[in-house]
Amino acid sequence: MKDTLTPLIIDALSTLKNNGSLNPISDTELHAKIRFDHTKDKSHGDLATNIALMLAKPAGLNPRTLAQQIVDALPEHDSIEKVEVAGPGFINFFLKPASQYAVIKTILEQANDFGRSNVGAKQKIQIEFVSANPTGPLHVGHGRGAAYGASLANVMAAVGFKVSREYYVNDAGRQMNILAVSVWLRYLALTGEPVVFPSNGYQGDYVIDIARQLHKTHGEALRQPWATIVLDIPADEQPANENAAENTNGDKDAHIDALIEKAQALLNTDYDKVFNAGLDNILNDIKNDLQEFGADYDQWFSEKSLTTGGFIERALEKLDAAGYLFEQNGAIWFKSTAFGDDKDRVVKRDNGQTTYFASDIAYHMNKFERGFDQIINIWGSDHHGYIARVKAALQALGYNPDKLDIQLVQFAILYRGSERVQMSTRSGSFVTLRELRAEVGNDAARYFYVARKADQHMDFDLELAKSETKDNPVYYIQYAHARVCSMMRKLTESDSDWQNHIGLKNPQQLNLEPLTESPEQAIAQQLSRYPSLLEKAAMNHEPHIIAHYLKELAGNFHAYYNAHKVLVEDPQLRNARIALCMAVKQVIANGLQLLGVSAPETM
RNA sequence: GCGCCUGUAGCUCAACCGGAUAGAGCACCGGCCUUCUAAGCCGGGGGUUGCAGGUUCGAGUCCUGCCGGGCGCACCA
Repeated sequence: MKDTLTPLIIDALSTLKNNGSLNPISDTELHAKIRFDHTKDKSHGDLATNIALMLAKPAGLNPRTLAQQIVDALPEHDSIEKVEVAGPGFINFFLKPASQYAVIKTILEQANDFGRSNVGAKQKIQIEFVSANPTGPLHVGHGRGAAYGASLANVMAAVGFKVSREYYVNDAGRQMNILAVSVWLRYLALTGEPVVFPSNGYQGDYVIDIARQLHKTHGEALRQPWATIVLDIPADEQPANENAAENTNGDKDAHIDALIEKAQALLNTDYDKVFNAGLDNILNDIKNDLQEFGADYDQWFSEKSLTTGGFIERALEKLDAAGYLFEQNGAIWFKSTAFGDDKDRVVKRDNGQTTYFASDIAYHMNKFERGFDQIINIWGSDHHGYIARVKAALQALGYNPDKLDIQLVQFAILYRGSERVQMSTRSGSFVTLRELRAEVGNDAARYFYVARKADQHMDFDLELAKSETKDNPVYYIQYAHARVCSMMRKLTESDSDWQNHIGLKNPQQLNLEPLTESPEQAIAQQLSRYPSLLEKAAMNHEPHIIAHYLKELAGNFHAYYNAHKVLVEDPQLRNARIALCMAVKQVIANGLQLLGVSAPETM
């Protein structure tokens, strides 16, 4: 509809220009400025534009005067009922009912495709999300990234982007070695060794489960005497003890690093067996978890492959060639301050190992080399300090850092009733995504996570999410869908042949004139907003607006359904109302599908 | 100390690149089930959008400064 009205305004403005009553403004500039908004208040018509307010100053005219001149110069159009100047200079358009209800036919015709478009023009987009270290199961914080990333990917794909979903697997580095040692020590304990578990190891029960499997597969083959292992290992930090003044009689980092080295030395080639047992187990668990959650991936990108593929080396060479590497205190640094970062960053430590940041540089170089038009990283907000250095590296490598869009997702704070749930991966006392899904269900979890703007701090109330009674917006929306389905079942019972004579098989022939009630008009108008809403959600990377839209639509539908009987005697009215309800059902189903929430036929 | 995010009804949150009288849900009060699912609907009270300035026809939205909350400032990943 907006596309219909915009040319009319341009037409009117060029008439005014020709009359000399308006200073010349370029058409392209005009096109960018002309906007239509759906009105909140019905007395303001259906669509409104503020163009007169925008142009009043440059034109040297009173906004209302200019608005009236535009209205007078406006060409006739058969979908317009009337046009009014209102308020400080808004131009309000009142549309003819027939043109408003036309959207119902479009929805029924396009069905699952309604709302889809091609504004993305098949641009290649990569969305990388979750990418949690495979050192433990996903927790509820990762869940938000998963829901947001998966929904955003769906929405962008729906408006014509070619989306690739990726998970960056941190399968290299110190944390993974700590996991390997943790698994090994638990395994040794199972074999009967008097193991003292390091304070910095991974404490969770899942580590014991993996150790048990390891024991089952390899028996005693990986066993080493505990006395040999702890020989020459620096002391661990003692756990806090309220009776002792001095609690820290050791260095937990030095302790575990020494254990890692010892494990590698003693196990030799068998070390990989332990390492991979940890990695494979946890990664499979994560994959399964995400898949069940409806977050599907096109690629799982291994950090290790950056080393084996020579990417890190090549990235560093490239930076060096560009003159952005220097040596200091035995380490190699990247001069990121040259691109606005707070301080320079180490890429290779004095022990010769490259840093995680070096991997990240190589990874992003790899992403750019794969030729995406736009790269979206979804990170937890605690990673915001990395944005500057990653963009600096891209710039130094000769890439345009603006092609990388980093979306930060704020933490979800979990509440059980009014009590805050504490989370910590290390202590093992966290709530996993799996536990959350089991408790509240996938649908509620997906909806709750994505109903908030990503950069908004979020309180996730478990009690609310799992309530199947009344407070829960997920059920509210799903119920609207189920209600229409139920009504249609009722219809089928009384009239099994309804599809053939009702016009649903050929929507363009539907007679929608009987729709005259104002809620019917409001719902039709709301339905017609859906495609532009989807576009906005995709462009702004804000899937939450779909969640809110659906709740509103469901609300309007429930109100209407309660006040007006659909299956009435009059076949003309009945058919028109059925068509309206079917359109609502379709849009709810389409929207929920993008959010990864099911649209049940019965509840 | 510096940087990023944030502050809207008692609570959880919206508010369409700055638009008309800031909206929902929950909670609270009062109504509606011989009628297509009451997991629903209707009505009511509830606000100086953290504070103070600025920009303009117009500011919850943009700018500046304070105040409060979250997160981050490694040769860890």
